[in-house]
Amino acid sequence: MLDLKRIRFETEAVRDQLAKRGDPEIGAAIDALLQLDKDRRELLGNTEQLKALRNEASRQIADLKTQGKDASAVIDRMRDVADQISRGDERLGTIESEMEELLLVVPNTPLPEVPAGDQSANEIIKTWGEPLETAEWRKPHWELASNLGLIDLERGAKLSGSGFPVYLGAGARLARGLISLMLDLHVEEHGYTEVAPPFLVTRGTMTGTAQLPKLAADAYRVESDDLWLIPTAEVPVTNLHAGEVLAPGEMPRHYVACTPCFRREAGAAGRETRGINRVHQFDKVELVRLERPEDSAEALEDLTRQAEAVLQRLGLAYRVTLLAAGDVAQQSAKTYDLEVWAPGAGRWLEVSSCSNCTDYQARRANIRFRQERGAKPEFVHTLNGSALALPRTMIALLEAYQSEDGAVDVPEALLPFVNFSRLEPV
RNA sequence: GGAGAGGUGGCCGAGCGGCUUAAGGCGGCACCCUGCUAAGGUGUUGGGGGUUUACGCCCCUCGUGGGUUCGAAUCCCACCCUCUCCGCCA
Repeated sequence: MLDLKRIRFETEAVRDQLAKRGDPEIGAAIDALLQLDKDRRELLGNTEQLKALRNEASRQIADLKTQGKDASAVIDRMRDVADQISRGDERLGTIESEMEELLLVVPNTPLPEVPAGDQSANEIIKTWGEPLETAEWRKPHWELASNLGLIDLERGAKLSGSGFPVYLGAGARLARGLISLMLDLHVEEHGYTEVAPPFLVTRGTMTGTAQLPKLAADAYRVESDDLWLIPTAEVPVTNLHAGEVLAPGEMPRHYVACTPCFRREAGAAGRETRGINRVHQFDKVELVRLERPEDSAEALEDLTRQAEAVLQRLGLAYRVTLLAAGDVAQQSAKTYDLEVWAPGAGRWLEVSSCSNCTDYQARRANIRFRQERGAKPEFVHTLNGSALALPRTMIALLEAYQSEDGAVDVPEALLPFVNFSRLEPV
């Protein structure tokens, strides 16, 4: 959430920044917040005065009773005050929960360099590698996966419905190999700490990273326990330090986790769902960082490079896009997408989204740190990025490394992690 | 899932309706004393919010949320977590 004081004191700047997202409802929410904030402070002043009076009277009553004197006159007077206090507290509670509701849906302010507008204003800022030309003989991944016996969509659908692929034999090994390659790279070369977090989390955890309340319809929920299946490792890993104040020596934190990601993808059926491009459960290696505010801008560049390193290792052509404000997730202030070239289907696939969430999630999840011992706690900046999403990486790999005879070669970087160097049609 | 015990300030730990605006200890910080070190003395020391040009003042915070009361760390209710035992189980 945004800092209420920032909304109060830098109102116009906040409005201008949010306007870049192009959502007219945000301005109305800011108006409502400002009014509620004003009401709240007025009411709070009165109620706190009454509480000060009550505290004073309590001391008097205690003194009188200790001296064995009669305190009933004071007690009678305080009955009315107590009544006023509870009415004031009740109204404050109402106002505060309305404010909370608004603050939970007002998105993060985009950074200055983020272009205004919707998806069409996204800027491609870099392309790496030579995108292979499409050709008649190049097959899309769903044909390759089927021909090579790597994935069984029908049996997955039998078990769980469409969008739950089963990886078999070499397909499962390929997935596991890719995961190992990525985790090892980030742990051993990029210095991240590996985390194996829970896949079910509480409502509070989902709220901390801003998947709730807005995106509730996209998440799976276990109703009996009000636990939610994580849509990304960003959720449990960013919340690892929720409610904590990190000591100077504990910053920054760099975590990597591979988890399944569960997404209902409501309304996404049909387009681009063929094969494993858009599924309800997939594995993803995620990088999460907690940084000092002054370091977060450079940290996003660094994190994005680390995600790119995976694609470079695999020799897959990709491009980097700076997302326009209207295309950036609620919690993010700036996002780069990595899109890998899939020459079989002839399209760019989003395999990574790298975001600087500045202090937006840290405020929600209350993640703070001290610059030095004894200093006031400040909110950390949180960052996250996929490195990478498994299915689409596999799609690009299969489509890029196929040859005319229908076989697929294993990229050299992956050889140490699998027990085959070439996949042949079965 | 059942039974029991417990969750207090950075840590340990007392408190079990108003002399607690949380004792005492440890740790941290500042100063004093001691020719170094150790020991000792005095003071200070959490977080959030409101208000103020400022100094400051005020409110909230004893797992969380409700309730009783003029007044709750203390009493009542619900929930969460930790520990012990039992049951079940990879």
